[in-house]
Amino acid sequence: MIPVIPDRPRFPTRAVDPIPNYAGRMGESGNRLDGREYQSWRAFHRMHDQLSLALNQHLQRDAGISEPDFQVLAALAEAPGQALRSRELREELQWEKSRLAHQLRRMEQRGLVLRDDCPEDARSATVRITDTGLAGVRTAAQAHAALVRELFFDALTPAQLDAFDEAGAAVIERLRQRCPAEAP
Amino acid sequence: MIPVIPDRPRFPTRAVDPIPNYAGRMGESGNRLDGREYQSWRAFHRMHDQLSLALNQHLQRDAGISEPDFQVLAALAEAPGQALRSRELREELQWEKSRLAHQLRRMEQRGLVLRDDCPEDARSATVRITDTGLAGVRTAAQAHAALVRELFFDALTPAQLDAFDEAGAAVIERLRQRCPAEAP
DNA sequence: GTAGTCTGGTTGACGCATCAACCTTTGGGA
DNA sequence: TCCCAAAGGTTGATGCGTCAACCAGACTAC
Repeated sequence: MIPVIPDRPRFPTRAVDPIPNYAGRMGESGNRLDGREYQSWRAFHRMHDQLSLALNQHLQRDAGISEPDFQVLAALAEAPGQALRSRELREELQWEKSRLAHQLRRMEQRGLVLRDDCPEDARSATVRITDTGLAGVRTAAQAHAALVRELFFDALTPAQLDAFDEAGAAVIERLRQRCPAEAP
Repeated sequence: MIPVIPDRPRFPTRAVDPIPNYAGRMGESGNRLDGREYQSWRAFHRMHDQLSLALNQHLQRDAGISEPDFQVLAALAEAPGQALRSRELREELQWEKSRLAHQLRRMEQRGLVLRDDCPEDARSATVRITDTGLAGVRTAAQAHAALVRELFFDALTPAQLDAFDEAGAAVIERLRQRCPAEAP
């Protein structure tokens, strides 16, 4: 639950720039994002959100599954024996454990995967893809890959893609250093 | 609701590469993503998800608000009169109308914004930021900008940032062309 | 072998996002 | 004037993601 704004001293009521240190209209100094940074930041989010939306809609239409469904199914389909322990799946996807638990519950209800006991560790379970799940991921795979290529890779020059990769690696590394608890 | 896998012919049961056209282990041909593309694609998503998580956690801790809260509050705080009609807010944020309606309902319940009737159009409403909301966005703004800079901009070289911008613009343009209905 | 801790996993609550259905007002036209 | 389509907005259902709390089996120390 989102708490209410914490207690804090009130600002004076005279007219000042209302959010003086975010992306304000003044050009100078400090921690504020300048106009160019602000535009870049918003463009990054728009790109991600719109890509994600388009891919989800197409997956949904073509195969009746979502992107998270697809990620799980693809990981399982590629696994030896087309099954993985939850722990392994979690590492593969880099998901939080409760996220995976919820996702698997929904997918199990829809018959895309099933879970049975793990012989080596009684706490764990083996997640197995069903025929239905396999059919779904196969239906989705080609069209999904084609769309990712069309909307993302084909829009980028090789140099842009290189820079993109390096930038992504740099940001992830920075996150790992600065927020170690939050970026496992 | 997510429909079940649609009716379709069954694949032969002999052992084949389980998802033959996504990101398989074979190097060749076709619509499949190759290994490098696949890695880039996953890295992009990881970067986005982890950035988003870290920013949300810090906003939550520092000011008790979420990223969507912050976006709405920042837009309102910068608006003339610190108020906007829903329509304008929606254009500013590029959000779907029901998304905004839900978000404003939650924020109104928590006292961050309020809505009153719009004199010019009886269908519409004027969204106004409250003192509580203003306090929240002010508390959040500097720390948020600093974190965005630290985790994102400071991790990138100028050349990477340029490439990032160009890439983002290219992808958004491609989306606009190919999925016009889905990228308003 | 018993206690304490660690690890793998589940659950419930809640905010976020999308979709589809719906309501009201507006603004044209016939 | 009356009708009707389009626009602005809301609502309910449902999937997704996080957090905090919890549970049970496994490991370690003693």
